[in-house]
Amino acid sequence: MSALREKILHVATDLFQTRGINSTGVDTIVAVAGTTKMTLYKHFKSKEDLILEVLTRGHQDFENWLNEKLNQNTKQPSEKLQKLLDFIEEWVTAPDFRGMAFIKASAEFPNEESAVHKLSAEHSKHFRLYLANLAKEAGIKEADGLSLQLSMLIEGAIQAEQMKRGSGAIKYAKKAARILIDSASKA
Amino acid sequence: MSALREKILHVATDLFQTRGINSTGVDTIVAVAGTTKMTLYKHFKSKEDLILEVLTRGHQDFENWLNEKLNQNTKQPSEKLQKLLDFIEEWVTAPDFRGMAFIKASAEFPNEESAVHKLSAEHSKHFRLYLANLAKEAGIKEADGLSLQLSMLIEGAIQAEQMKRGSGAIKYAKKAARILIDSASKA
DNA sequence: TCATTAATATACAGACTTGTATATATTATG
DNA sequence: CATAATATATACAAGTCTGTATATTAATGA
Repeated sequence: MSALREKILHVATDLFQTRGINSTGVDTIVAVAGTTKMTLYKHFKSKEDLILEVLTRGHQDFENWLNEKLNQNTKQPSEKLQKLLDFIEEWVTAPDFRGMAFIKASAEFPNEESAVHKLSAEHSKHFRLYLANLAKEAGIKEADGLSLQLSMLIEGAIQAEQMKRGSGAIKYAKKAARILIDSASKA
Repeated sequence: MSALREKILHVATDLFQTRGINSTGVDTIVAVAGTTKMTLYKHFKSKEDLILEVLTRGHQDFENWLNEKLNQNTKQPSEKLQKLLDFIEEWVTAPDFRGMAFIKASAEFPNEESAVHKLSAEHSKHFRLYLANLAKEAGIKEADGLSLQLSMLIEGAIQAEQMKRGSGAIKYAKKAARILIDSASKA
């Protein structure tokens, strides 16, 4: 609703990804967003609150984007799984790609009791379930196993791209995904 | 050489993994190690210096451990690639497993110019080359491609295990690795 | 126009951070 | 035993961090 609130979320998202969450102070966020700390703390009750909302938004945006891509470019359910990695590639190779939020967040908040870690784990699980659903709709028997394999492959590819931009890892991830999907389809 | 130096390295390794690097102050490290800040700064010129050595040691220890495991349990080069994932599983499911150091470090230091990020990228690359060497020795043509795929799979599995202990992801990573190795062996 | 809401400017408390300065005590080696 | 290296205790500088208190200004709605 509030434009400033959105601006803060947007700036925080960017800074968290490019500089790290713990390394980004609220002072930096409000300075870049062109506002003050008072305003930030009126919209978010704490920095942790802001982090949690940044993560939630980022995850929603990603899944919405992926969903639209899949719906617009495929007709049959079985196609979706095949084309999945193409869109992941598009996402990963985009110039403004800065990694997957929940992967980084879980690394910065390794304590399993931490609210940030818990939410990251939830997003990770949610993404896996999303993939499992695609696999099920494609009529694959061991949908859970395949979705777990694909999520590992995708998260590994993201990791590689995060480590070094333009690594080209995603090309081989695509090939691997094709082989794994093929193998699971025959089973 | 110095026992205290080793103790500091050991404690820092543990705290960095369980609490995060940026969230662990030098005061905490020396307190747990049972020494003082003066001693720490006599052995390491800065916290960054300590981080870099912790990363280097961790990476060396991991590769040494893996190497010994492979040499002790296999005879022919082709076996090594097959058994690789068994030892990764052993490593990942060990009670004291706390994740792969360079993955977390690169997340906490996303800036590609950072010394910590650079070293993490180097370790990541080194691990990939290690896998590529195993693949080459096993007589696989597209050794670089397969090693990249296996490294993504392994890093994804580590990610999954880091996110939630006892996730069981490694079981499916093993199956996927077998399929990918098979496929690359036939090519 | 008046009252309410939203945003700003500024200052600060209190805790934490890395790194150093100083002085003392312990240990190892000649 | 005495000299030199190593470790300790303590304090502190100078900066960062989150979060709040206070007071002022701008925008909004009745």
